[in-house]
Amino acid sequence: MFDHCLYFNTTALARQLERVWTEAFKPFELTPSQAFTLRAVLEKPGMLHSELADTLKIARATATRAVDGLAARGLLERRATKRDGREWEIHPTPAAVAIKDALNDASGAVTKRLKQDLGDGVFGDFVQQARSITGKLP
Amino acid sequence: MFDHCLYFNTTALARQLERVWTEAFKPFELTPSQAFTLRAVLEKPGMLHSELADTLKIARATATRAVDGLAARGLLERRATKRDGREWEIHPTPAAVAIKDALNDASGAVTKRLKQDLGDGVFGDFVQQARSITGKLP
DNA sequence: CTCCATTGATTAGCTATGCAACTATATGCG
DNA sequence: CGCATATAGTTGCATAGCTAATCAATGGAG
Repeated sequence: MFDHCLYFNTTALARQLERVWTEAFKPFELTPSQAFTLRAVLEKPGMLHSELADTLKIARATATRAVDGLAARGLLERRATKRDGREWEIHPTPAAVAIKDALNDASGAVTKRLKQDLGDGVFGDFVQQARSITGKLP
Repeated sequence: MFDHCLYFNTTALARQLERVWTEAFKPFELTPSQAFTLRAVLEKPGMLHSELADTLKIARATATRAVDGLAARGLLERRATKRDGREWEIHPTPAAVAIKDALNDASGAVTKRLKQDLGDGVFGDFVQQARSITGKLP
């Protein structure tokens, strides 16, 4: 009924992908959101909350809660910055560093599998299109 | 950092589109989810919850809650079926029927605008790709 | 130097979604 | 018939996301 609707089909696909990546990160007992938050911070230790929000394209409030959760799990910690008392750096703990490679590998493995299932070109084109469309929206 | 990730870019786009459609349905004081639920039922009055869930590609539990909300708003009502005491038909109220065309028009207007902004071919191709990928996922 | 606007982060309150467990009704087998 | 299994829908619990409002620190204008 909504076969030609961009909103409908994109959100439906997003929900489906959520399932696939949930499965991929299950061995770590991390949700996709948690895993991507962790991967972002592991890639750039010491990033601020605002940078995290920009990187993940989520609202700052959501970034706060994501960090809360991973800090409670002992995977991230906040450190005050010297230059500005409002800012907090986000650092991975040793426990997080220990799983960094496995985490990236797990995500890479899903990507590789999907590229095979869908065709490498289709996959890449679709992702580029998605990025392009996102960039053109208000 | 996640420039080539299907999951990341699709979910980010979905969130962005959520904003666009939220704006489009604001005049009706309906969220996109509510509006699409209503449009589905208006298109096929008397559909069952399981049909609604299939149509919207959501879990049955989510369909239950969507109908709850719109019934509370006086836009939908449930009616028991004769043939099976477990089933409930979902019917639009006169208030829902009254806004049917305006609702479809509002969605059509956003689509039209986006097709102009993005290019008609790009838009259509992307939607088809999204549907195709959804179909190939587990 | 003081006050006000700005800015980084957090909190409050809400929506949509899912899975798993439950209720109630059907249905089919012995 | 009567019980066991299957099915439609609901409920409980949890996650992630958003906006708006708030808190606290900065920094500039006068």
